[in-house]
Amino acid sequence: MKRRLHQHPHKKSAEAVPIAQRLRAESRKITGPRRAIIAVLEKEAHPLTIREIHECIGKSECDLATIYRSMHLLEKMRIVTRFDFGDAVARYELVRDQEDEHHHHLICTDCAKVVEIDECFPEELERKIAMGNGFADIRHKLEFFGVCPNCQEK
Amino acid sequence: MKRRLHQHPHKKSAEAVPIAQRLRAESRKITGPRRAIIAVLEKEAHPLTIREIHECIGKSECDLATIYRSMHLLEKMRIVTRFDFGDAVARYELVRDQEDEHHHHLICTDCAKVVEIDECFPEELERKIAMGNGFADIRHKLEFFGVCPNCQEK
DNA sequence: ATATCTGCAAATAATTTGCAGAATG
DNA sequence: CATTCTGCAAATTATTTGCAGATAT
Repeated sequence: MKRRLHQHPHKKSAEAVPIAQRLRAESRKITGPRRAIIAVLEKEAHPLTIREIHECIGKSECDLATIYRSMHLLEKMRIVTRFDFGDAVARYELVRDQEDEHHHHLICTDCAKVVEIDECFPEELERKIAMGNGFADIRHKLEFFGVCPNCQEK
Repeated sequence: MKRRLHQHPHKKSAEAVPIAQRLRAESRKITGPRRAIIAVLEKEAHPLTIREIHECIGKSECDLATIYRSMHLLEKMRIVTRFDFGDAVARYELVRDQEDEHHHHLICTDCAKVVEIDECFPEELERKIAMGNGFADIRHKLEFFGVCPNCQEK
């Protein structure tokens, strides 16, 4: 629950500006489907696929296309983050802490169990890579894969 | 060209067992399309999409489906490595050094230029993550994104 | 009112699969 | 000659898009 508690304990857990307000600020509308999507993401701690979100909401309540469109918007507004687990399906997670949301996952290649990981690629090294190649605005995507304790028994 | 020269200089650049032999060893056949695919990958230093491989070979020389199937086989045999740049398209690179092939990329988000990166996620930290969560056979996928020198000028 | 959404259906795009015939070892 | 491959066409899957009507502000 209290992820990354040991890191940056000084930064206040800012979900300060509520999502509704941020949408309004960009003249975006607060609609039923969006409320539902955000509610689902708030309940789930792990990245969800569009299809999973759709199922949680109730297939008849909202069209798939609407979810796709909403996720694009929410991603652009940095309300959600998109993750790729290497299986060609996008997954989305709610950004919970504006200040320091960036994190990674450890995924079981057997049962697909997902664990949130706090460890990150060393900043200093990343800066070195950026400098060394003259790149700016450097970011990274990092995910871990392995076999979880449960699946090891089998 | 001589990538990772500074790392593991003791390990011999082993492309020791030729690919043809490795295929034969698994009772796989050496066919025209496979020869062509490998030839293309040998020329290109960066990960290629199936479509790019198809174009390099000459669209009429080989069916797309055949390339898809071959890439699956080659990946399973660890003759090629699959990379995901987060755009839902698989990319493949020839494994050049059996011993220490693992590496990452730095991709320009503007022009898609790709640079091979030697720096890797610290092994020790990865082990710690594995232990901490009871996971076995841990691996990771890591790619960097930024704006290349050329695109910064614009 | 008016810009922003939504559902629905049709369009893309990447990838997979079935099958009968072709090629390799 | 038996196994493994290949081309072709059809099927799947994820995602995108056009459009006309619905909704939020």
